[in-house]
Amino acid sequence: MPELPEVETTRRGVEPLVVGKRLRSIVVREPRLRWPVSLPDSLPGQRLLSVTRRAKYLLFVFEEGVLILHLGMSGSLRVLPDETPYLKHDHLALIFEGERSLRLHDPRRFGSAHWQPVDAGGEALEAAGRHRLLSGLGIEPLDPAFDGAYLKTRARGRRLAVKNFIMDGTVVVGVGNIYANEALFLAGIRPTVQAGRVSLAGYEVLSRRIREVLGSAIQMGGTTLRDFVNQDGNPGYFRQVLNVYDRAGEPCPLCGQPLKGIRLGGRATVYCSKCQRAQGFRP
DNA sequence: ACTGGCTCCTGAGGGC
DNA sequence: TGCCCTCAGGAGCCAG
Repeated sequence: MPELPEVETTRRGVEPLVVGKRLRSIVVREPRLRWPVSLPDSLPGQRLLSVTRRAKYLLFVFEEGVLILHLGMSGSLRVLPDETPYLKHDHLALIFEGERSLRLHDPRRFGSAHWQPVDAGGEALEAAGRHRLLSGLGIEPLDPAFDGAYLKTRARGRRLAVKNFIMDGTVVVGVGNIYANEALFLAGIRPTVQAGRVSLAGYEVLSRRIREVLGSAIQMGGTTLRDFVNQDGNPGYFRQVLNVYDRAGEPCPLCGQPLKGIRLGGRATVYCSKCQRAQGFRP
């Protein structure tokens, strides 16, 4: 379940290994991902110009279009010599010049791969942004324009739980279940409060915490030993730095009271009923 | 316009 | 030890 920090770490790990290289061939070993994988015959022969990211989508910008990859919740990428045997669940391989093979490994197949062509002279990322999977996405959490005022405006009149609200990708992208739980804990806001009832001050703290928790996880990803060339393309979580996620019943790190575990929108939700209140109170 | 629920899939983990 | 069962989760989609 790569969250945004893992996707960004993957991007940074893979980019220097393949950017600038020409694609030789594609192997689709299992087209049945979340949507059937269908890539054009014109893709081999194109040079890879850059690897960027929008939300949890990785964008491989080629000369004539953009390959849009999503890692779902069990996907990972590795770059290996082409002669390396395939593993079970290696569904897609992009073989670049120099016999480097970029492989998508995804046991649960919630991931996806799409091709978005770019007209000659057109701007690739703009074109990718028009893809149906990307066109409705909200702001990036690390964008400076993502702040309390933005969240407050978007939350006006909305009655869903604030946790579900910040996990809504049309509002802000990349806030998965783990980091939603963590950010709400750090902000002192109870996950079940209606989004429209959280104050501007509450959203100012929350937006800052979201940025911090995602930003520091990306930093950690950069400093954690993670090898995209050998076996370990699969980023692990940093459970030791998580305050509440997967810790229902354990003592609250702040007050010691047992953390409460509930389900919200079908997702595991953990919070401290003493430290997390309707408006939050931690600056 | 909103909201909550369903869905895809496999591996991990619990129970016995 | 080993088998069987349950369940988690990203996010698009749909029904109410």
